[in-house]
Amino acid sequence: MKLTDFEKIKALYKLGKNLTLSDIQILIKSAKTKSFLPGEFLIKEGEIKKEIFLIKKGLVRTYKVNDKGDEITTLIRYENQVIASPDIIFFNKPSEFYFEAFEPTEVIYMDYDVLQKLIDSNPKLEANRKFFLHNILKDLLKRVDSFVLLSPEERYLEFIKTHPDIINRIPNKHIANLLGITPVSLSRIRKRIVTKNK
Amino acid sequence: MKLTDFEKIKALYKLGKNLTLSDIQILIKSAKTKSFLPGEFLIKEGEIKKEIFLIKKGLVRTYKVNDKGDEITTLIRYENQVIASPDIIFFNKPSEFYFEAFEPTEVIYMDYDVLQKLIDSNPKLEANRKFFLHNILKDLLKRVDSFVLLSPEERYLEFIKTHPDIINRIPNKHIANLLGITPVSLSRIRKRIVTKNK
DNA sequence: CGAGGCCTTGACCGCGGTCAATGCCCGTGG
DNA sequence: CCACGGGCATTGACCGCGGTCAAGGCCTCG
Repeated sequence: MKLTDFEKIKALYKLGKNLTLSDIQILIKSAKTKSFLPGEFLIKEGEIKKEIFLIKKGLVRTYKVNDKGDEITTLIRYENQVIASPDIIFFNKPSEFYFEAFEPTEVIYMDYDVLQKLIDSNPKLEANRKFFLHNILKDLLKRVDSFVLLSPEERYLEFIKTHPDIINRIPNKHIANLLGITPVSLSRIRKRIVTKNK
Repeated sequence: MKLTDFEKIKALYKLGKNLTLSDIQILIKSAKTKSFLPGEFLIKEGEIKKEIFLIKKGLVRTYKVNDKGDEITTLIRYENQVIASPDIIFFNKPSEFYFEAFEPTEVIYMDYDVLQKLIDSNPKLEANRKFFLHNILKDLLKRVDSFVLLSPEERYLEFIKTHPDIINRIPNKHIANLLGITPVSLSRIRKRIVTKNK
């Protein structure tokens, strides 16, 4: 599948604010598109592809594997969201996360260093340098808060409020894992909620 | 209390890697020292002092106040550790955290923008730009992991392993709060641990 | 039709929250 | 110098929730 330049431009617009047309023209040369089938990986653990992805279509699950061999889902992202490995981008070391396409997924992606250089050559775009950092930082802060301040039940309610459509696109066991509970508990939480609302 | 330039130099060395003597000379002009009494605040909620602190002596508790008015302790830092408000440094908005000196505390501090400018003028120091980001990011990632992967009891064991001396310097209720549990539970966890080791 | 993956449900357990009582330490004022 | 009060840690009683294990049902796919 091939995206038109116009679609690319629209997509790149979401990558950062204040991009001028000439900025986008530079970006567009290095921005590529790619498709993944369910079960394929955008990035695997141990890889150092310094790329940032914008999901045009589909759904990506991010997880890591802990000492015991369990998968820990840390993030679920879908259309019009940015995804990248913090290990690679920030620490310049191999990713500890897997990024797995869960549906047929189409992404626009580009090299992070290219974006950095563009910003270096255009100080007016300095704000964009922080764009991805902030993006990930906010997610992290939010995730910490949700674990410290909320009960599992409240976390679930928060999740379906901010991602109402996602519960139909991914098995509950991954959502449970993301929320830090077992699928069994999630099932009971769901049951509690429906009986409460009567 | 006044720190000598030599002490400042030693301290600044910890702020970043690859600093040359001339870099440090520039830094030293903008680095100031300050003392706080127990109960005084390095930064209060709502302030925008764009400063980074290096704790020379003493102990600082970082907390925020949630909707219900409870204090949530998020960080405890002491000698030779860096402390700064992520809200101010990264998002350029008022701090949502209080930074409270818990003991008589002496810090070296400087304006974050000054450090940024120094780095801008010396590309070789680019690595330092990320130094603070990484510092805070790592803490955040570690905190997420500890909440997702560990039980309260395991979190406490981890805490006393990495901060063995701190339990004598701050009331248990703040440690409990930092670990996301109540002081009552912490007390029982401590009891369980000692009986286990017999 | 059988196998595997997933969700649900029941039974049981252990831990953390809550409330309340008690004891300890320490600083302050009579 | 002692008495009182406040802050904190501990402990007991009780409860509810989440984990674990196991069984059963449903769906899909080969």
